[in-house]
Amino acid sequence: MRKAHLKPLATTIPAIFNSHHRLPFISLPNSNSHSSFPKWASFLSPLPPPEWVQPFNDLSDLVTTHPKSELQPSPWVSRIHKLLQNNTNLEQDLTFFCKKYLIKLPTSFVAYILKKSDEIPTNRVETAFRFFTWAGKQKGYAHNLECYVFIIEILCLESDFDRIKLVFNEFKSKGFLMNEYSANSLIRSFGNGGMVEELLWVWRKMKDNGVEPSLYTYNFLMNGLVSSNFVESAERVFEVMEKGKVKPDVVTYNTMIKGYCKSGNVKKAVERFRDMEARNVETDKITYMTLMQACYSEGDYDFCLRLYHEMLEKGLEVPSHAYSLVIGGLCKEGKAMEGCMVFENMIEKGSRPNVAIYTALIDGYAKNRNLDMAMGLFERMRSEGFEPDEVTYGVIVNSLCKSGRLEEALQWFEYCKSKNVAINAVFYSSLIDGLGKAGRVNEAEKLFEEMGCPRDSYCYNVLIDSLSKSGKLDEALALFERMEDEGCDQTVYTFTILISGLFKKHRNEEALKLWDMMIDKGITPTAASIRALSTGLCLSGKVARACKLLEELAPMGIVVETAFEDMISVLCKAGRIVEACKLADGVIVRGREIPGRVRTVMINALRKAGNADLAMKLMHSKIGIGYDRKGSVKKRVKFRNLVES
DNA sequence: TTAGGGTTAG
Repeated sequence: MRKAHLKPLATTIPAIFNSHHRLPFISLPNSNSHSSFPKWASFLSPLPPPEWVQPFNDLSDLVTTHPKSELQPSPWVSRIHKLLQNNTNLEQDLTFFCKKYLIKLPTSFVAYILKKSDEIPTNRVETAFRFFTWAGKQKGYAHNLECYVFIIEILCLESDFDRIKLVFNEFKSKGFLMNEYSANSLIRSFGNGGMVEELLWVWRKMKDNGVEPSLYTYNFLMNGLVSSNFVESAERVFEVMEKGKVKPDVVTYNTMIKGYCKSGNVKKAVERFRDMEARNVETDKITYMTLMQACYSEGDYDFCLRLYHEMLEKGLEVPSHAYSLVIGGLCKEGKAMEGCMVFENMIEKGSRPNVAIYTALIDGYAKNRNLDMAMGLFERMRSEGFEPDEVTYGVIVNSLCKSGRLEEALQWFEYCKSKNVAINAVFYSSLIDGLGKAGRVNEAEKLFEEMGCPRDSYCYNVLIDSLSKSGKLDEALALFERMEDEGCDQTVYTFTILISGLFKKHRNEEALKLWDMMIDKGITPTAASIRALSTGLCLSGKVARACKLLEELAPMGIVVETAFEDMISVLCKAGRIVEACKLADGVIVRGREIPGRVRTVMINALRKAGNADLAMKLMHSKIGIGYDRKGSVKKRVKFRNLVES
């Protein structure tokens, strides 16, 4: 094995191993000491050191001295990296190595090894730091600017803040003169690590040393600010660039756009995007991808699709991720067919589909109630050699559950277990929900208790729902408590399920208590939770209280748009027309809705409740119509008249 | 230098 590795290395760069060219300041391995080599070092013995490894003062010398050094992995670097893999005796081994081959450890050598540290196969950051620390302790050696720059770059990859601060403080105390390369690298590293304070120190130091920021410097700075959510500061930098010598380029724009997207301001991102055209900055695929991703996350699938078409028009390369977003968006909007068309288009253009795209399409078709097509795609995907993963299987199990094919879902679940597919909470929540909806609550409970992965709020919620709907409300409430004990967040769904359940059992005060608890926890009510509360209160005869609660929600900026409609509907459905009419009158008196709308709501509610006679009567009457020119309701015929006359 | 997937609930 070992020989096979060394042989090609020695034959590809034979000049390096010519012993006549050895330079005097590199001590030669003592052939007598061969037997004393530690085990790891045995591979070193047949190879003398390359002649170009000299104690240079500057990294660039080292890299350029040997013409092939950038193209060919240098045998020295490979050796050191091999050595760096052996973590246990790293420091001793390094010391041994140095004594064998080098009179003095060259700074450039350390910098070069650090620069190439991505070639360390395992434990990169830890190993590189140990190497750096060891080097720092060697006699007659002192780290140069590059060494610090590289080690900070490496440490930033793992956000090892303690070590970064330690190294950076040491670095600052050395008073190196900053150059452009180092400033750029440090700004990029600190930017990626979210260390804005350090980043700005480098920026100032660079200016103090008379180094003018280049386009790269600006872009790294912008990216750093944006990554740490300092979007407004990034905006200022952008403005400075617009007015200055170094104008923003496509990367600057892309970074600014990313910043706006990150802070949820997609509108501004789009403005900047359109601005590019006006300023003759060519948009690229990254511009589009950034925007498309943001639109997708915001649920604006339409705009996502438009951007995709623009990409096609401009002849830009469409990355497969863009297809994922477009197809995924279409599927989410219930347009699986259109998604499929884009999919076929993609294949035609030579783009290879992937598991994610197939999964999105399968889910889309299943949600369109076209399970056959979904299963067909699942088959096609497998026949094309794509291995479904846990997400695909999760979709299959969920889809089968939702369409009532519970047994098949359970079979796939068993299949996945037998094939060691990572079973996640989605499998369980789908199956628990399926079992619960099929009235198999005991089995649902059993599955919940047997779960082989951490339970999330989805799992809790579906079981709480099953229990509450099957009359086991107290068990559901116990689960609600347990949820908190297990550190699983109670969500607006949890509260909605329980509030509905409690009202159905006429436990009104408890329901209201849960509502208050939800608000106290800072959970924003949704339309569904408001419906549960307001209709629950209405049905328990507390229409006024429901109205009061809704009034309180409005100033909190919570939309209660359809709440009155829902309340009128449930009252009609329960045959409590008098109360429904009273509520309708009340809504208008409070000036919440225009009378015409309430009229329509009322007519629809009566129809929905199967009370067609009253609906007709209302339609042909003047109830709710007729108010004077000032908009006063004095002259209006009240809804009460519908039942009183 | 900048972008990067799909699934689950009332």
